[in-house]
Amino acid sequence: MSESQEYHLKVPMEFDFQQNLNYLLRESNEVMYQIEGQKITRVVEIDNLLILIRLSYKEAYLRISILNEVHLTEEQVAKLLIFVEDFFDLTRDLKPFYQLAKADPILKNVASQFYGLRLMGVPDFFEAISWGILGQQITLSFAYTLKRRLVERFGEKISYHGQVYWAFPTAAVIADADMADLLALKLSRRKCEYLQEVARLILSGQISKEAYLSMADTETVEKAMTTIRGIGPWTANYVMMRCFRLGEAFPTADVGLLNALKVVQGLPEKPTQSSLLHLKKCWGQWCGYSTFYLWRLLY
DNA sequence: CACCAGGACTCGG
DNA sequence: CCGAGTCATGGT
Repeated sequence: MSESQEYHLKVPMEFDFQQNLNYLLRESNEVMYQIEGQKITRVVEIDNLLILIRLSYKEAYLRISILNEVHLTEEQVAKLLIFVEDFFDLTRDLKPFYQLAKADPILKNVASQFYGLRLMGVPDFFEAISWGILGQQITLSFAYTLKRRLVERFGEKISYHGQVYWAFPTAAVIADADMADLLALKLSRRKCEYLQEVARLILSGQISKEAYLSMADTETVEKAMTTIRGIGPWTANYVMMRCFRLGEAFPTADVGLLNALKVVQGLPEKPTQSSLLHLKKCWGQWCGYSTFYLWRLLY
């Protein structure tokens, strides 16, 4: 009988567990995690090993409980903790963001309304890029439905106490999937092609999170990513923001962002791209956080 | 019923 | 380079 394994991570100052929980709760059709009470349960994949973890919060610490029977090496435990840190973006110091927001008419109110909210991450590269592709053009609720179908058709699962928890499909599985099976999920043919192409590029090592992270700046990464079919400026910036954690990432064409800016500024129309370039200069390293906070006004 | 959704590709000028 | 059409489906 193995005892349940537990680990703890101290959270930084500018952290409000409830704000992050509220963000995770905003979409009831989400398939990548479940929330019961004040606890988040999800699967994490480390070295091809599926780990079921439950996250809770107490007195400035995140508690990570491992629910399934796995034996982890020290190195794997370290990777798991890094995953959780990345998920909540714990290593970033948000003081400069709130400093900036205090003097910014657009950010002032949202920053205090959602104080302690972290830019929740999608650490897995294939998941992040797939989610970007799925989210193109269609309504968010439909995108969540497509993701659920994709995950429940091609992902692996862990059952625990009558609940089912899913891991996102691996690039290998999607690369080998039959086009007909992908089409049956009601993705457009183009999106199926994009997903398979990306999966194959990852499998062959032609693209990787590590390689993109080693690039000099967001412009270089964006230029490299947008050469891939199906990845335009929006998707590239979305992935840079949620997965690569580049503060300057800024999906300036994002409809949600434009609508939020319109509301906050009381504009008659959506803001122009030139006004977004101005915001990019003002917000610098905090474009991603600004976007994430503004999204919270809508969803 | 028309229109738009957390876009990007394709093709004609 | 630039504008218009196309894509799948679901919600309003």
